Amino acid sequence: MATGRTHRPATRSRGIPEATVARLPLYLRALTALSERSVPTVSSEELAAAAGVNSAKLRKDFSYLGSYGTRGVGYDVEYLVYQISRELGLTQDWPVVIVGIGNLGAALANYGGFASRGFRVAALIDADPGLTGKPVAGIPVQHTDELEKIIKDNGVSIGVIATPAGAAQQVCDRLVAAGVTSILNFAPTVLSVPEGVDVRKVDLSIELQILAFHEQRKSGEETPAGDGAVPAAVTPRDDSADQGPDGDVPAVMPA
Amino acid sequence: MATGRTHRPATRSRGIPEATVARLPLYLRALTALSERSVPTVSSEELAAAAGVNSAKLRKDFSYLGSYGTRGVGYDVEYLVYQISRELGLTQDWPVVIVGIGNLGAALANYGGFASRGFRVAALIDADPGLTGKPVAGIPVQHTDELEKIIKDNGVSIGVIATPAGAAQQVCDRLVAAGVTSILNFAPTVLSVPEGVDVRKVDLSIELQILAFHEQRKSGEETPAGDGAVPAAVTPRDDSADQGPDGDVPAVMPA
DNA sequence: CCATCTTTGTGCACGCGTTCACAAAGACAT
DNA sequence: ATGTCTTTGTGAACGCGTGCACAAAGATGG
Ligand SMILES: NC(=O)c1ccc[n+]([C@@H]2O[C@H](COP(=O)([O-])OP(=O)(O)OC[C@H]3O[C@@H](n4cnc5c(N)ncnc54)[C@H](O)[C@@H]3O)[C@@H](O)[C@H]2O)c1
Ligand SMILES: NC(=O)c1ccc[n+]([C@@H]2O[C@H](COP(=O)([O-])OP(=O)(O)OC[C@H]3O[C@@H](n4cnc5c(N)ncnc54)[C@H](O)[C@@H]3O)[C@@H](O)[C@H]2O)c1
Repeated sequence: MATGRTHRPATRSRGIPEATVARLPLYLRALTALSERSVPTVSSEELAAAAGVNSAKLRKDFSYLGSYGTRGVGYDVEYLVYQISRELGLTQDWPVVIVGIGNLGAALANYGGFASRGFRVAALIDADPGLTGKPVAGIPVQHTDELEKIIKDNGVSIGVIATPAGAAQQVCDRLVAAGVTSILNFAPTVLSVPEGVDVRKVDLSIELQILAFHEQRKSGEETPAGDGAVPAAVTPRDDSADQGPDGDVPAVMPA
Repeated sequence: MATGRTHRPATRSRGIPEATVARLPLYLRALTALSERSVPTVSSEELAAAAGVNSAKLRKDFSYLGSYGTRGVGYDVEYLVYQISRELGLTQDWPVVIVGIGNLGAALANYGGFASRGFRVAALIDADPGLTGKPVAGIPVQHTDELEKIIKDNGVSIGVIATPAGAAQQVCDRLVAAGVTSILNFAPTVLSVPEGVDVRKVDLSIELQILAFHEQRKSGEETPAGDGAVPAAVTPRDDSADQGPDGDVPAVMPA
C-alpha cells in the first residue's frame, strides 16, 4: 500500500462493486462447506479454487468487505461466514412470496435451498381458483385476490414471479404497489418497474441460446449455406465470410 | 465511416463481444413479437425500449453482427430475426438431454419454451430406477446407465443438469466424456470441466442473496447492532461504522 | 530477538463494455 | 435536383472489473 497512512480507503464509502456482491454467495457456499468440515482457516488460494475464481480477485473482494485475514495464515472460516452473511443481509429473515404455482412455481416451492439461508416462503399465490387451498410443499396456495393483504401482513419485500409471460407485468405491478421492492422474474419478459425496485431475471431460454451460439462456433460454423428462405432483406449482405473455428471460447460467466 | 473506405471493420474477425451475445436473445424475443404483429420495420429506439436496453448499445450490438439497418427508416424486422437466429445457431436443431428428473427437471421437461427455438428434448435421464420408463411430459425417463449411449446416438452436445449438488460433478464428467460440450447447470456447485466445454449456471439461491443485499441497503442498513454471537474473530474489527443509507442503490443489472 | 517463510492487501496497467454525441446516409417532399 | 428530416453507425472518452506482481504483515523456528 505504499504510504503507510492510507488505511481508511478500505470499508470506505461502503461501495461494494456489483461484481463482488454477485460472488459473495459463492464464497459463502464454499466457506459453509469448510465450516461443516470444521476447517478453522483457509488461504485465499484454497478458497478461490473452491469457489472457482482467481485468488487475487477473491482477496480484492474481501478487501471491500473490510474483512481481515491474517498474513501468513489465511482467513478465519467462521468469522468470514459471519461477515459475509451479515453483508448480504442473511442474518435476518426474508419472507418471500411465489406467484404462479405451475410447474416451475411448484418446483421452487419444494426447493429446500430456500429456507437454508434466511429465505422463508411466506405464501404461494395463484390466479387459478382450482388451486386455491391446495397445499404445495405443505403450504396452501392462496388466491391472487389476497395478494396485497398477504404482502402487507407478512412484510414481504421479495417476490418471485413464475406466471406465464403475459401475466408477469401485471403481477409485477401489483407486487410493487403492495410494497415489494425486489423481484426475481422467471417469466420471459422485460419487466418495467419504478426507480428503487430491483429486478433480476432467470431465463432458461436465453441461457440455452448463449450456449448454442458457442456450440455453433465450436463445430466449425458449418452453416449449410444452402439454407433457403431468407426473408426479403432490405440490404442484401454477403455472409460468405465464414472463418474457421478460432477456439478461444471465453467459457463460464458469472450469473 | 468517416473515411468512406473503412467499410470492412464491421463483420471483422467475427469477434462478437460476449456481452452482445447475451443480449441477442433479448432482441430476438422482442423482434419475434413485432414479427407476429406484422410490423415491417423498427427503429433502434423502439426496439431498445422493448428489449429494455440503451439504443446506442443496441446499434453497436447490431454493428458487430454486420447487420444493416436503413438510415432514416430503421431495421427490417424479418431480416433481423433471421440474422440473429442464424448468428445464435438457432437455424439448426439442438437436441438436449435433461439429467435429474425431480421437481425442477420435470418442470423443465414440461416447459414449452424449449421447443420454440430449435431446442428439442432428446431424452430425460435419472438414476432412480423407480422413474425409469415413466413418462414425463410425454417422454419416458431413461436410466443413467444409458447416458453415454443416448448422447452418442442422438448427437447431443448440450446437457442440462438438475440433479442434487452432490451428483452434479459426476454427472457432468460423464456427459463431457460422452461428448457434451455445453452444460447448463442448476445444481448449486462449481463444476470443473476441461478446456473447450462451456458451463452456464442458474442459481436461484445466489439470485435471492443478491436481492437480499440490495434490499438490506434500501431499508437503511438498520442492523440490530445488538446481534450477539460473533464467532471468535482472529482480528477484531470495529464494525460500528454503519453509515446512514446513502440511497445510491445501483439497481437492476442484466442477467 | 532475529531470520525466514507464508500469505495477505493493493497499486497499477490493461481490456472490455457502456454511453455520448455527431457526421454521414438515405428517405421523402417539393 | 435539391433541401430537409430522420435514424443509423461509430469514434472517442470514460468507468468498471480483472489479474499481475510485490511490499508489508505477521507467523514460526532457532
Ligand atoms: N417450467 C420451466 O422450466 C420454465 C423454465 C423457464 C421459464 N419458465 C417460465 O416460468 C413461467 C411459469 O412456467 P410454468 O411451466 O410453471 O407454467 P405453468 O403454466 O405450469 O404455470 C403458470 C401458473 O401461473 C398461474 N397464473 C397465471 N396467471 C396468473 C396471474 N395473473 N396471477 C397469478 N398466477 C397466475 C397459472 O394458474 C399457473 O398455475 C412461464 O413464464 C415460463 O415461461 C418456466
Ligand atoms: N427445485 C428448485 O426450484 C430448484 C431451484 C434451484 C436449484 N435447484 C437445484 O436443482 C437440483 C434439482 O432440484 P430438485 O428440486 O429437482 O431435486 P429433486 O430431489 O426433486 O430431484 C433430483 C433428481 O435427481 C435424480 N438424481 C440423483 N442423483 C442422480 C444421478 N447421479 N444421476 C441422475 N439423476 C440423479 C434423483 O433421482 C431425483 O429425481 C438440485 O441441485 C437443487 O439444488 C432446484
